[in-house]
Amino acid sequence: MTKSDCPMYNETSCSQCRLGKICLPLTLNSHDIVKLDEIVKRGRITQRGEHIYRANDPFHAVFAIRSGYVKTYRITDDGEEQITGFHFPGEIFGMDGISKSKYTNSAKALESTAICEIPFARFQELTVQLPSLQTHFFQLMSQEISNDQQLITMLSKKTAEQRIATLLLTISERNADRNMSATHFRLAMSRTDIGNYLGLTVETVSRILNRFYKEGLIVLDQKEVQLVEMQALRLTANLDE
Amino acid sequence: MTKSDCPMYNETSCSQCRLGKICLPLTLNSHDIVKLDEIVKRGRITQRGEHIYRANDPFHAVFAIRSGYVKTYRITDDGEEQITGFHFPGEIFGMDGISKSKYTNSAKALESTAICEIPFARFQELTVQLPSLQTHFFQLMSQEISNDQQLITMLSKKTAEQRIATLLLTISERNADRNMSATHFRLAMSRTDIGNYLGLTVETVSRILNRFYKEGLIVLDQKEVQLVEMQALRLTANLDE
DNA sequence: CGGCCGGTTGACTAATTTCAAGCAGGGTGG
DNA sequence: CCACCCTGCTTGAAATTAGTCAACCGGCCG
Repeated sequence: MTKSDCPMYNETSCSQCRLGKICLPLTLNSHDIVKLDEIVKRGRITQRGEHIYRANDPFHAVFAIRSGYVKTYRITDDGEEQITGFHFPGEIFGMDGISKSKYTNSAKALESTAICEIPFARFQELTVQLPSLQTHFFQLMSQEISNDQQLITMLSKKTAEQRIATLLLTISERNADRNMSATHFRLAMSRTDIGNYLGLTVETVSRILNRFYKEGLIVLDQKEVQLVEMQALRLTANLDE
Repeated sequence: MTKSDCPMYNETSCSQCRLGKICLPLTLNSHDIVKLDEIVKRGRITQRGEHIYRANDPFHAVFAIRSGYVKTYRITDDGEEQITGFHFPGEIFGMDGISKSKYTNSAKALESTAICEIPFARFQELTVQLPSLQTHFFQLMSQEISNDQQLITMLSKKTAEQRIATLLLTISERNADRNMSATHFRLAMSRTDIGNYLGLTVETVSRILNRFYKEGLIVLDQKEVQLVEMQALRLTANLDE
């Protein structure tokens, strides 16, 4: 029986969760973490393709990923989907809902995913007692702003090749942060999702990934990717040739 | 002597500031506003082209605009400017700096601009006493996330025409919120800035604005714009033809 | 077995960029 | 005071990137 088969696996408390350093403030002492633990609803499993919330649902909580991958997306004026983020284990999402008391994005699991739910009202009460928790949450939101602005820059200035190289390298970094391989991983999202996120068509994504493969920058087998020439990829990502 | 010539004009306290409803929480009672007033450094004038802060400056404050216009921008990997937002009177900016304790954007005045500075450390202390202030600030940051994601959607999916029509309508709305004309206004930013923000070249911006003019959708005289066919503009913004 | 979905590949098309030139206004120095 | 220059803006023609359309493949599901 592997770790993830254990029925208790997804019930791990925050203080024991391996992802703590990513998802929780480093500054919380163990006593404070217990308080947070008490309000977190832990480890609900969401199946691939299921929603965690939908746009216009009343905002009530933010969410942390224990395992698995999630995409968040908005619906454009003319009814199309625009993916605004892919979310990795240990990351928090759902903060877009705060300002209007309802979510502006929808969130969908890219694979079977374990989610911790953090009810926002209770969380906010807690921040009054724990100022460092408030600081951490401000930082999380600010981080989200920074991420979004990085995507803005990418969409505004980079070529298709640069966008795809950048995405691969970003995933690589985020994996490394989680002590997973920085060079060999499985893409949780479809080609269509990648194109949608990067403002490209599926065809373009397919062509460029295969070009990278033919050029020896990466090895590609379905969703499995191996980054072979990291330096060349970095060059491609920033400056092209 | 007009209002704005008065040397005290830019020293108006928060409680008296006409922009209060936009920049401050509606929920603060007058007693609480006084507390906020005490920490705000009011009405510094920044001249056109001057910076309020630069990327990598240590983060110490967020800023509110009393009058005038500000653009915020990042520097891309290859040293180019990417404008991430235009900011109007009553708006708060500088929140991107929180997560890394330094600003990730630079902020520059588009014209002579009066700025209120809100030192963040003192502000955060205050939020402990005034939970509604904390709520308001969460909302402001969440709003910023929403705005950025709207721009992402625009850059990812909209044509040049749609982007420009959308920008004009957005400015129109923001003016209306400030009891200014929704149909007749002066663009604070250059054509180059517009192009940069929307992910287009100056030439494209120029061509399309003039096309709108020839089609009778707008009247255009330098930076002065008049929106003539609002409905047609709305159609153009969303669906094109 | 048939159909559907996700992905790939090719040929053609169209949107926007690039390059180049010119124009008007504002400010500066001779 | 005028010539000059610089910047911001405009306009045209050519070049290029990514999109569109269409066909095809393989795996999976009912």
